[in-house]
Amino acid sequence: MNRGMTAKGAATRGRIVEAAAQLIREHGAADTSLDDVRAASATSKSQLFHYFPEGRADLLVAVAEHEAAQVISAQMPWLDDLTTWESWQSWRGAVLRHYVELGDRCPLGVLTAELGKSSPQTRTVVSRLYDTWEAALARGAQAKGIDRPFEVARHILVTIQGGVVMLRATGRVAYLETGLDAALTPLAPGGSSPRL
Amino acid sequence: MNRGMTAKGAATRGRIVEAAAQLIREHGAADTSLDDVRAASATSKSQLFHYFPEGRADLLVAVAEHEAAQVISAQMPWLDDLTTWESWQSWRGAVLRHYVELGDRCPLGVLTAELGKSSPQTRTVVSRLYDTWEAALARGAQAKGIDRPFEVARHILVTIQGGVVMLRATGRVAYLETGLDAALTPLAPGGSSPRL
DNA sequence: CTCAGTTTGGACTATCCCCTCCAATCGTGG
DNA sequence: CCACGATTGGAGGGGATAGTCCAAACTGAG
Repeated sequence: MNRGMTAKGAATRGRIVEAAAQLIREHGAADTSLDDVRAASATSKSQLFHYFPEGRADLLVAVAEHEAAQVISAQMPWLDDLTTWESWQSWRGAVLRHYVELGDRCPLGVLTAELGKSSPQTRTVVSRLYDTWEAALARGAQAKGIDRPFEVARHILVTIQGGVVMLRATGRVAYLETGLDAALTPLAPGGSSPRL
Repeated sequence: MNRGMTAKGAATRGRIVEAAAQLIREHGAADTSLDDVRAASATSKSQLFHYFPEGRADLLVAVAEHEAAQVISAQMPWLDDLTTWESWQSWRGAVLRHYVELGDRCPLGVLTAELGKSSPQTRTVVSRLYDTWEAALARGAQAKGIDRPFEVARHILVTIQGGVVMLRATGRVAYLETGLDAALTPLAPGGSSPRL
């Protein structure tokens, strides 16, 4: 007896989420209609509401989860080896390249700027993303043996969010670039102790 | 002969912009309809389109300008006297109090997260706001006589944006708090030189 | 094969929303 | 007071959108 979703169903659901995520990255959540999603995913209305019974709200939560996973997986290759100044620098380069390439179409920008406030569930998704990310950065900062690793990690995270939303709003990458440089100075050789 | 707008007309236009700004702060631009604005400002449809001929797009630009002015004027009392560590600390306290009080209903969050990407005109408004703000912070950092005042100023601005959008998305104020502390360390007594 | 449960197509409704338009009123310079 | 432009009220069009519903097609476990 079939219980729940078959493989085909899961694939359809996946197509819907990915199409929605892409459209939202491109045009924003407000300018993405269910009909756009239906067309881009080659599905029908009944499928949308079959897999997302609460309709639009459900879909947005699924998109938020999908995008949060994207953000973390883009970070993964670096997060586990933030032990030396060189590895931090290499991570910095990767982050910059990543967001310069994505420009204003990045999953992170969507999450921080649009989806965070849209519902309690998406807010939870975004908060969890921040927690995971911050914890990984803090592990690296701790491994590096600097003072106040948690504050430094949090500050790096804040700088990334700021740089990315400012990139989204202005098209300028300088904010992210300068910000990351400054936020990483406590990790530089000889730069281990913020005063006070 | 009457040319352009009378005092009464200007007042009506002002009522419309303020009502729209308030609704957008509260519910977001996407969930604010022209009819909501009409009701909240006690005006009629024809008035909306009389004062904003391009309709919704025009109104959003006007709201962006209004909110940008709000952000700067909230900063004004402090921006001209960022010469000592104490004055920077007092500014920091004011910023924190301000955004904790506003929570997720702040003009800045709306600008950075929503309006920046909405049209080329609003993007210009937001960019100008950042430029003005950054320049004021840089003047203070220069007066304080630290190294790399422009980088430090920019980084402080990035930290504020990050802290505010994260406050918007999560409801947590810790990001802004910790971030500001860290971003201000180069201005602290004995903390004047970021390495490299 | 059988058949219950899953997946799918698509018509249909109800609502919302942006914007147009015309006529009425106001208020002000001359 | 007159005339003219600014201001206002509000009805209505045209179109998009979220969500409902039902019946057909498919799938896979037994």
